[in-house]
Amino acid sequence: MDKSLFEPLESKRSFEEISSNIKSLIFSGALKPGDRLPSEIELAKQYKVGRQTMREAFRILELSGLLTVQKGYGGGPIIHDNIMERISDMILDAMKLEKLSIQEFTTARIAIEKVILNEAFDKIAQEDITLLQENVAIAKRKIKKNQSASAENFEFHTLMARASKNNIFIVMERAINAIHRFLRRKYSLPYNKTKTGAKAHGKIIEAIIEKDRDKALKILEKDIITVSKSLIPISDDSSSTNSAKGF
Amino acid sequence: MDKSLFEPLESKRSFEEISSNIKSLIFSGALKPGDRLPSEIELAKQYKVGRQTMREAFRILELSGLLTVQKGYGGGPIIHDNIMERISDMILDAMKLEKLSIQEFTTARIAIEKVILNEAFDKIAQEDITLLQENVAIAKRKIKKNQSASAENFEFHTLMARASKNNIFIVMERAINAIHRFLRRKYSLPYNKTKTGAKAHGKIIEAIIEKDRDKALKILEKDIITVSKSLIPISDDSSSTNSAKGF
DNA sequence: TCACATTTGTCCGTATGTATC
DNA sequence: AGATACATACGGACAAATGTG
Repeated sequence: MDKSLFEPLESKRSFEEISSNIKSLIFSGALKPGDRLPSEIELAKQYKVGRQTMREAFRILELSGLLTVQKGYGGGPIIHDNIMERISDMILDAMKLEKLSIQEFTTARIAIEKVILNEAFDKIAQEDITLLQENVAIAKRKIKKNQSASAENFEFHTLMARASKNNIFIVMERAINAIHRFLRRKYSLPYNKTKTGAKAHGKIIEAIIEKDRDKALKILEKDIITVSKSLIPISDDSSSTNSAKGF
Repeated sequence: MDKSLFEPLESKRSFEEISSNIKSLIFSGALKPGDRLPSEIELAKQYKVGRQTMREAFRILELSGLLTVQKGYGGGPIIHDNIMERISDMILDAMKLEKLSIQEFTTARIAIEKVILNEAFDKIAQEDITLLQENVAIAKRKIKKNQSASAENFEFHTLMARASKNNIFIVMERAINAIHRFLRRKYSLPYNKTKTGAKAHGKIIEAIIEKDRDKALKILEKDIITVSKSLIPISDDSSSTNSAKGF
């Protein structure tokens, strides 16, 4: 008999039951980003719990990146998709705790982006190619005008993920992008290598059109390695609000 | 001038100040996993806030994977390192928010697991091989006794991710595993093909020992395809705890 | 088995701050 | 400026869980 049939029956706290109830309403599509929930007091009444319980349920949903709360008249809890930001925040926490290194992230990034490109190579449509070409054209124009094209360089990878036509890859790319942005903001070298980026991206598109898979993959890998060299390891300044004076 | 230098000055709520205070104590090393914090009431007194505020701060730390709370005598808040599990939970949430098809999932799973195996192939140590072998041995024993070995079959992939020595892959594997379980609950055939799984896993280990990378990858791919065939859309009962009648 | 202490879980009442009308 | 509808926060109380003697 399969032991895992008998689930752990974890005596959930009621704020957890409420938060996972609302969560499943979100996953099922019954609640969508932008939807307003009733106020704390009102929802607490409807779930027949106290306000504190309701509030703790809201805290969970906030931290899960699914809800924001606005104060004041006309405010209240609003469904909101913030999940990628939350994930990258947690990744940063993990890096601070030395559970993760930039090296590991880069290794994983190269592997995942190659997988995405490989998949996109098979599934890509003409419109996707057009979008990618426009992206590179805009990037090059900006560089000529001495502007930063880093937004376009990020966007390139997003477009590539879309071309794979697979939502899992799109989610993963979003996560990688969010983490990368975060790392860049905090730990990047003073100037950006956006020029080499746009160039490499143009060549990747060419390789796709020529149906030269290996060439495309090689250029991508080289590009990512170049970019990742502009990230420096996290220093242990422990940042943040407070000195360690107990409590 | 860099706009992001001027930080948003978000008027933090007091439970947020407290939670980030405790967080920075953890990052600085002043608090380590296993350390007990004073009770809710005691800490609330020390921070000069109400108990409700203190509790909401604890909820944040729980969701950040940094704290657990135990009820009863001798219980209380305990620093706890759960962060990687929380990250994969959140990736799982992000994937659940997209409506994934089984086709999409399988495609992504094949690609990701191949990446992991490929990485593990280079980084694997003797102990990892031993663990994998034990896993397969247990699975085969269970199958002989006509028991389900599906727990072991899932575990095999987890062990492989560990062998890659990259925490990002471990987290991703956990998310993929969770999605797989989730889909199995929704759409699984009445009986499991655990037998072919254990066999394939044994062969993968052999291929790794023989240093035959392509062979290992091919067996893996075939195994995943076999498993995915046991996933078929049954009906569109839209699942889940709750009928969508609001709250 | 039984009381007892400790700590979280939950509820209620009330007061204050804040954003919109 | 004033009223309104929210979240935020405090304090007191009791229930439930958990370990000890």
